[in-house]
Amino acid sequence: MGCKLAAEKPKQKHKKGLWSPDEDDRLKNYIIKHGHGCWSSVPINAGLQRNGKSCRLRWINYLRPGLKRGAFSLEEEDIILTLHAMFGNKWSQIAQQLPGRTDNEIKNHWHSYLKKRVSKMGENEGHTKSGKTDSSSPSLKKLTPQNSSLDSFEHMEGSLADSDQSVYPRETQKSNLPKVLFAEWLSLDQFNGQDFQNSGSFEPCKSNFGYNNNAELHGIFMHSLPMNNDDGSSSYGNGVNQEVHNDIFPPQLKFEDTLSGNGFEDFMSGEFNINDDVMYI
DNA sequence: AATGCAAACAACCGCGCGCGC
DNA sequence: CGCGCGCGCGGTTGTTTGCAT
Repeated sequence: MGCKLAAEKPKQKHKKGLWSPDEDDRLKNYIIKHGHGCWSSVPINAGLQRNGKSCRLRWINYLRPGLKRGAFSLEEEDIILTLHAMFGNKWSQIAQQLPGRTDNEIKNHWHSYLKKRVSKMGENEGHTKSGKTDSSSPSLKKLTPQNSSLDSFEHMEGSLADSDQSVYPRETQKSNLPKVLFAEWLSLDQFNGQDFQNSGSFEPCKSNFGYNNNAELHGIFMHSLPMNNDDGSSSYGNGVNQEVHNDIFPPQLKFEDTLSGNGFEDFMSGEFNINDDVMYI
């Protein structure tokens, strides 16, 4: 897997720490135009003083299209808990079953919240014999090692939008609508451009954006939700200094027929309408 | 209002694997 | 076949944010 450019790359000091919006722009624009190809050459070609590894991480975790933002839903947490019980700390495997979530995000959520939740559950079980555990949750009932294929997850995700959030007055419900970064920065021109429209299949996107599989994006689109912030802006990155506004990143995607329709297929075939600031499929 | 602490999040680091030479 | 390199993964650390005092 050698990379020709790697031998030519000049030794330079790589910047560390948080990414600035400008750096994000550079990376994002470069990958949109050229694809990532060899990661070690990306920072050189994109004019970034980062190493390839850092670029890759930034892309995969924050800039990649289709990422969800916001708190984990209870269903997602249940999936994580179940899969963690099955796979252990195989975050990438767990992430594969949670479209729009990254292994890093899941890992962080596990360490900061779910781990405690599990240990608490363990304690409760120790104290009360018939202790109520998460195994009573609908998703866990459905998810067993026998039926834990991607298909079964897609069915589970169907119930995401239906879950009664008021039943779970938890921190994670503060912002229970996952956001889709895709439309936040990908302009309509880019939608209508060669990457998507001329292909008739998703393969070019796969190569350009580094998706693992089509099912992943399909899943994302199938339960994507609008992602406006209250103030009319869109969240971006860690929200600290990376807020962007709708005048920069025009129309949002809105999948009216979220779960049962052909949102994704229509999108890929170009059969969508633009109405005001929202793109309907 | 200032300070301290904990939680949440972002990013770095090290290691192992696979591929090309 | 061995070596070097890039990539992906998981663990860990650093930074920021929110809340309590």
